[in-house]
Amino acid sequence: MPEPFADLFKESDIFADREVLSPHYVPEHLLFRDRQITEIERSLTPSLRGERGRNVFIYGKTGTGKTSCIKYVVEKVRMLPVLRAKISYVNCRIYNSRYRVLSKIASDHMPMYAKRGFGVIEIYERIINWIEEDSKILIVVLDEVDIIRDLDDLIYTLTRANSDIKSGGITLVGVSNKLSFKEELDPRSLSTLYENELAFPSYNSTELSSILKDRVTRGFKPNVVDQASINLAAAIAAKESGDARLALKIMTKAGEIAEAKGSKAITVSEVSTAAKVAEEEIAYELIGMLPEHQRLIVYAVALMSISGGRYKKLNQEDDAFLLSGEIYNRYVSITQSLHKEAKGARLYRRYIADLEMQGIITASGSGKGVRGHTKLIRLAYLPEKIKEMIEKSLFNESAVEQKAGEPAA
DNA sequence: CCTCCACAGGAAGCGCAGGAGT
DNA sequence: ACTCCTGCGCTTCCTGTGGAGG
Repeated sequence: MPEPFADLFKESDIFADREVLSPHYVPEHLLFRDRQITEIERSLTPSLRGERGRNVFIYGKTGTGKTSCIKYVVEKVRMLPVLRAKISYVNCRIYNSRYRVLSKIASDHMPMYAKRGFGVIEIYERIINWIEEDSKILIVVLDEVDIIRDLDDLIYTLTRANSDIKSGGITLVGVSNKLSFKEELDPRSLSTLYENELAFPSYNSTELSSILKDRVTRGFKPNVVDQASINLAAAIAAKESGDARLALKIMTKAGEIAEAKGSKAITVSEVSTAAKVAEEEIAYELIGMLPEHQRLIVYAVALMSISGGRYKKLNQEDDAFLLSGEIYNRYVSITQSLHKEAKGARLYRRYIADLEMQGIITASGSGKGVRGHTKLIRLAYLPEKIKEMIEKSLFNESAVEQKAGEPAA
């Protein structure tokens, strides 16, 4: 085995700045999003003048630049010499309940509230007092807002806050990639959140090409990537979903493959290999972040998809669906064989809903179902790969546990 | 037609962890 | 050190829904 980390210190022939290629990187120029950016700014500018702005709701698929645009505007606002406008950027994947969001807001601006132990009401009152102190305008950005469990409560609390506050106010910016999200919302929350609506369309192949080109010129060394490779990566990503993140991932992966081969340039062949790997990796990252039992459920789904199980086919379509109840039974037997206690059926249904929201499985509702009222579930990725991944992660975890059991150094 | 089955998803309640107040 | 709160994950209980079968 080569010396570990040796590559880290060796300068790359391929990459100039990997940071530029990361999906979290916010470039100083966002292409094809001028309209959206001015729209966001227009909604927020009243806040900057000390009036309450309009709430904005932003939606669009993953990798259409929603988060980047928001972060871009947020940074711009932070740079402005306006003291009274304050911003909280909340990633709802982490802060996924009313309580967590509120304490995130509080700890953003009042460091002594970083700790736990305060009740909702107390935090709420603190925030209100803080806003009233000098008529602040608070802009709260809720990224991936659909993940919040008790969103209706949160929105109610925040709008309620607005009427409680004598001077100053709160402006909400909601971001979601779930298009159907609108229908699931309580009508009252809907009307508050959707004061202003903004769609982010998927990128087409030519747009993706330009975006890639922009990043590539700074992320890679000169003459490493040719136009043909860029076009191919863009075309693949556009065909898949119009996801800029996927396009970037493909390019990065292609770079890694070229680097491993020791070649000094990326060709179309690396790109097409990378495209296959990239999607698996996205799935792997998603699943790797899952709590144990949700992962086991995905594992059960994967196993049953492979073995064929007792799935039912729906109107001669190729896609076979699994029945929710049978997946649960399988999940229970898996946990038993691992000598672990299975979670209850109710919680399992909640997990299924979570997994669906994360796009790991697709579940079609009752409709003209096989049975009265059930969910028809299908894995969003190749079951063989998923099975492999989860087995590996389970193995890794037990290895970690063994290490933890070793005497401490 | 009615009843039963198999499931969805809401509501309530439980024990636990962990901070605050005393 | 203790009691009092609170949120959180989870279970228990419940009502609703629609096809299968009598």
